[in-house]
Amino acid sequence: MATLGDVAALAGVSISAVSRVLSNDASARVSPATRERITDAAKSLNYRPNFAGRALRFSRSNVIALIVPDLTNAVFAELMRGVEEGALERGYVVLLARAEDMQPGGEMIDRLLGEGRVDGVLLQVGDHVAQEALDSMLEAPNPTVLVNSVHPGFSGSVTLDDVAAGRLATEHLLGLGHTRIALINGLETTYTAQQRAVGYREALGRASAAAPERITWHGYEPRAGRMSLTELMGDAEPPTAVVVANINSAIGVLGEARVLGIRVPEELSVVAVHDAWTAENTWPPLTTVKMPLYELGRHGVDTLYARLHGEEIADTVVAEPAPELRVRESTAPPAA
Amino acid sequence: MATLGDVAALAGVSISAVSRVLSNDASARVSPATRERITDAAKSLNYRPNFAGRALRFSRSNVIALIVPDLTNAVFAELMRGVEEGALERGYVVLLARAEDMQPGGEMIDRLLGEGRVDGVLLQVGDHVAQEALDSMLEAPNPTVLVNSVHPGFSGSVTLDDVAAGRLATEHLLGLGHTRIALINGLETTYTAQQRAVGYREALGRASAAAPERITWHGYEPRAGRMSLTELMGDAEPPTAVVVANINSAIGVLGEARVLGIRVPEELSVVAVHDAWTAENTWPPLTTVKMPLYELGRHGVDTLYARLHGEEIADTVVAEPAPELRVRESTAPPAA
DNA sequence: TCACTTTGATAAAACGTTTGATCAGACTCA
DNA sequence: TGAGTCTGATCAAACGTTTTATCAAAGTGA
Repeated sequence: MATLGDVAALAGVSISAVSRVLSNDASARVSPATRERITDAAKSLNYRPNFAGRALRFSRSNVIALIVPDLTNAVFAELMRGVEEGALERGYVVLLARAEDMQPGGEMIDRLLGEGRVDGVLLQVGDHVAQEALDSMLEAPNPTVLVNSVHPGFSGSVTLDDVAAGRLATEHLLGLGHTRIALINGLETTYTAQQRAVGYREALGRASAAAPERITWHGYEPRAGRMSLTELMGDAEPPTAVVVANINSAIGVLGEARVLGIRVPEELSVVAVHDAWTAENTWPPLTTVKMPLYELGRHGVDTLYARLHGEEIADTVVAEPAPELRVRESTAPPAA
Repeated sequence: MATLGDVAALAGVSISAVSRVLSNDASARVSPATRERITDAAKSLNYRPNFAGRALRFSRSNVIALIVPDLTNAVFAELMRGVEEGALERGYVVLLARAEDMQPGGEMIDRLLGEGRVDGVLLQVGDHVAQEALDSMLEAPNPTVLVNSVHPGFSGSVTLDDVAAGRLATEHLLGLGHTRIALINGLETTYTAQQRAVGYREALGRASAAAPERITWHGYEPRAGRMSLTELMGDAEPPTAVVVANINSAIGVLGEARVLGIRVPEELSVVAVHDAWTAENTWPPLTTVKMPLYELGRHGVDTLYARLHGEEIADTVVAEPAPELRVRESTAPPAA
């Protein structure tokens, strides 16, 4: 923990000289000889600028917070990777926090956002974040960018092309010959769920065959998937295929199908939105739509960076690379 | 972003007075009247002490880093929860980092550990962390506590009772009547894998029936599980049951069993170490040994806290609550 | 009344960094 | 030679906190 003073003492110069040299101040006038003494001294003491000193001086911490609903969720892993790599390149450190810790009255919001710890916030809103908590996060003074979600009256969202995802998954099933296709969706209040429903309807509408619409809105967790499947199978004419709006929910669907004695894909085709390592390890392996989550993370950082530097930012959709169908073994033509 | 100065100005007192009152300085002599003026002013300005100012003053950031091999891994989710809650109670904020970012030559180590950003480090060493990277993390000046792992010559580890876990899982299978029980383990270099093997052997040794030992050491990932099962099924006398040292690996085992046409649990019983939400959503649902990962996290924070306050700390094992068998549907008596 | 203590408050330094202002000495040019 | 410019470096202030030392006024006891 050597300081500028230590380096200066060793090199026999003033603190300012050291600071100028080590921060590559272009306007600094310092002779080659002293410059070398300084860099040598810094190296031998293994000098690193003190974080708190800088933060105080600049009133900027070079830390951004990434708040996600659930760290466990494999879907977020790619997002986090994108955020971390983008942040690293721009000189930021990422402070990861769980949304459930962000209680409106709780200490976490103040601690994280109110003490100047973080310069900005990337916020991925989960299904189960209370409106109140969201409000108190958005009204905090920290520049914020919403990732994978939108909020009425809030500008600065980065989202995926969920319409395309819903459409692509549905078209895959239509292409296999299915006509009774249900959508097992997230909560109706969620923006991503609404968008995926739009895509689903678009695909159904385009289909020449009469394909009735059937949607459940129970959420993105395994349990929600189980509940939805049970509900759908109680229909007079149950679906022969389902689009599941989330891979975790789809895992629940597969489990419940076993319980109900429904064979996948022979009796029921399942395609899920989002790809993760889990998809290869279910039985049967899940057909999915891979979304550019890594790029979403990177773009989120870029957008936050722009906002931190005073630029006006608009809502954007990360459409590159486009959602991509990964056909595995959970989808097949309907039984004759 | 009100400062002490702002509050002082509003209350018409000095900065020192404000600091004393707001930090509950017991030795402070200040009249009730001014005390009230100060607290009122602070409240109306929504004052929060600036993080950087404090960090500079105390040369302490009140941040601890938690470095884990893989954020996606559901096994770590409980650990993280324990760490975060423990940290919160002790007034610390958790900075989560991925071990793979900690490259020896890379910038991340310096950035995180060398700039005074974090007071201490909780380090969960993964299978695939290079020895070199581990060394450079341990030689950093930050007080460090190893979680769920040990390192030769390093004192300050908090681990689980992996021997008991291995024993418990094996005894469950023995109790069902199995005699050909294999252990699908982690890498041989890993401490946890070695411990689980010890427990496995203990259980086999105690069994009256002749139960030969059979172990694979391919790692904790799904792919390792798949590889191990294929290998075991090539044996002259393949096992009728397997202890899988990790739940993620066990998911791979289940998948590979489907591919090989082996029915679980009729032809092969599977029990895994560690419980997670995924266990309930495999087919069949996985019998597991639940380990006290939450408590491990909390204890890790406690230990680090002690080390930060200059106390000598020894290696400890978190044995409470004890590993607990969760019988689901992946285990059954051997076929007659 | 004088010496002394108590009360209630403030001044100032320090943590480590950056940067505008300053300064001494050497050089340039008329 | 004297005025001005350039060079190479240092001084000092500021960011927001905490805390030791200081201080004025009021109270206490003989």
